[in-house]
Amino acid sequence: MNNPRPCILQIAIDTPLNAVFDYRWQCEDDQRPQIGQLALVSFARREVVGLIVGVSDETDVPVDKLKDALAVRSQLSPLSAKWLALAGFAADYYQRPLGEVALPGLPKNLRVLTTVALDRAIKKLAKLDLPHDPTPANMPVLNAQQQAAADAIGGAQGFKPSLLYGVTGSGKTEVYLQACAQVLAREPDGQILILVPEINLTPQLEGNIRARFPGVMLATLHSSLSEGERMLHWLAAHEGKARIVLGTRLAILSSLPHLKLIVIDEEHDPSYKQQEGLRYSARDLAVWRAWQLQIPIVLGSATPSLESWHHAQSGRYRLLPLRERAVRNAVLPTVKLIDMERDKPQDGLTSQLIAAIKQRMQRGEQSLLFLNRRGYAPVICCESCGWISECTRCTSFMVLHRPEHRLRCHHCSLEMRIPRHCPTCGNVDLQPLGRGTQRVEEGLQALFPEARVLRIDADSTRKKGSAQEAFDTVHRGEVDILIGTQMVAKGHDFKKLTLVGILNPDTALFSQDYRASERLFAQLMQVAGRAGRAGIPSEVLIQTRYPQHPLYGAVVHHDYDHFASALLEEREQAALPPYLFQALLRAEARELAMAIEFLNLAKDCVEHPGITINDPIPMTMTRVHNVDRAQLLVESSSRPALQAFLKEWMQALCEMKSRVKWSLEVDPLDI
DNA sequence: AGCACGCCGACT
DNA sequence: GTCGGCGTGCTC
Repeated sequence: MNNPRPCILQIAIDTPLNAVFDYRWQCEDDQRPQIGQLALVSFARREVVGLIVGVSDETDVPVDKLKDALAVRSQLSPLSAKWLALAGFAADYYQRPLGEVALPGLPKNLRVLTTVALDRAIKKLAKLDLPHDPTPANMPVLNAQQQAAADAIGGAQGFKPSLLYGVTGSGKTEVYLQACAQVLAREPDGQILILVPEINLTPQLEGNIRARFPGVMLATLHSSLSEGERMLHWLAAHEGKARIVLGTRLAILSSLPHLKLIVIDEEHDPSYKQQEGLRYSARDLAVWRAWQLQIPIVLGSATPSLESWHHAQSGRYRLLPLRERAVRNAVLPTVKLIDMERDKPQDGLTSQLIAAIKQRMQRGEQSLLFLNRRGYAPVICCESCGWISECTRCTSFMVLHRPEHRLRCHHCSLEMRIPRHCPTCGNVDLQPLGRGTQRVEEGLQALFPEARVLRIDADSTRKKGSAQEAFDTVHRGEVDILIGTQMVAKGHDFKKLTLVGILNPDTALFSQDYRASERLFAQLMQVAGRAGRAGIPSEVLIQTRYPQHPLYGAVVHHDYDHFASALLEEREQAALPPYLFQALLRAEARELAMAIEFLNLAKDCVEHPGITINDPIPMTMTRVHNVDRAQLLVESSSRPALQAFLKEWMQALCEMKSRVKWSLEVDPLDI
């Protein structure tokens, strides 16, 4: 018989403070809470849910500060030691406190729900049943390369990263599905995690999985679920009921007690990297998770990231190439370059592109024009005095949105009416400069009055569900010409689409950002892949002023291999990632000088042998929403050395107690 | 990060 | 006379 006596719970809380907080908890000795359980506590005058990371008899915290925990969520089975280690790794690697990594990934309802409501959710999960008629859809026969890849992935034991490399139409999805089938058959309660860049863009994948594995519970995890759904799906994964979890990057931190295989589709996609708050790479964490559990992981792409390609070249990843066409009727589109110096565009469209569109119209086929710039024109200017529509709060221009009759800053959302005359000289002739999707739409409608033109971009799809509706319209064949931003580049296969026109890709060629060309290549290949899905020969026309540029040559020949090898060589020569590891310290303040001053202090506050710290520089877009930003790039050829330095540096930076707001990003993508 | 306390300007 | 601006200080 034990008497109730207090124990001490060490609790991680979602706060930027790098510490674990101790709380008293009254319980019988044999009823002590377990590590990995959640507890409700009062913290800084508010009630929050924290994660128990230790249970002990002692604490250094003085009694007058020590509080009692309010409740322990005992109806939920504890998060496993493996999961805690994953969160711990991410916290260390990205230099953030554990609580800030571990807690935001949990469903909100788990944190705010009353115990009654939590019980109800758990009961609802228990009642959740699978359809009674589990007749799996037919498994298509794989070609030899697909079969070899599926066997290599599905049959792998231990930590085996594979890079599944195949162009659009080479049947990567089928390889994933059959590898999954093998793992599900072999592991009686094994779970599989499938990550995709954006779930809304791959609705067919969810359908495919359900059709193929009707006897298996599938849970989806992504940001557009309602809180109730997210809770249910998260629980299904946590309790081991869901055997396949399909999700976006946030799903990498889901609890999967029987995880046996990880699939990362379109592994090169930048959306695997979170760009605010904890800036983690879901792809990199997935590889670590697979290593931790000693399970296979497959990274799939037609245009792998240079990091992954490098690993495949060095033998760290196994390269599984799919060079044959597997999808029925899939033909690679012919890619042609249109020299804009010779064929001067009108309304942004060259005569060759116009002719090609006309031809598609006559044949009843669809055309897609890709322009990664929304709005009517990126800027308006005064022809007599040279005034241009700059944003008053940012280092950027106010974009003309003509249908809405507004000028709008895409960085701080400042909006205003279009001025009737120039604010500085009064001239009434304000001209739009350059063109965005709205202006191209207008031009197309004028050129092809009989055509059904549809624009798809962030502006035309503001309302919830309107994007889906727009895509459905295209699928039903009710559109002749589609004009869109990168929204239209991914996922959707339009059966009648046989022409892709790419309007203004050149800016990325000469960008300061050395990753711009890698991204452009991937984007061009991806948008090119929208055409030619139904066996009709199709064309991709790229309008450029630099038809000789090797990047376009590689796109024309669908030649990722050589392009990637050349880029890797350049990166090695220039000592850039993946041959170098980086971190970025960002600072923001009302005055640029303050941010720079802070970074200069930061630069010298810790010894740093083997680490290069560059000079602070203002960010390319220096001012956003009236805040000036600057950054400091830190580099090392050794990841462990960089990690060790960052840890020490973070501590020193915190002790500086500067009024300047700052943040550290490990493995930054945009510099 | 939140959230409170705390000390100086324009209004019902 | 108050409402409220955001500086700074703390969170087991």
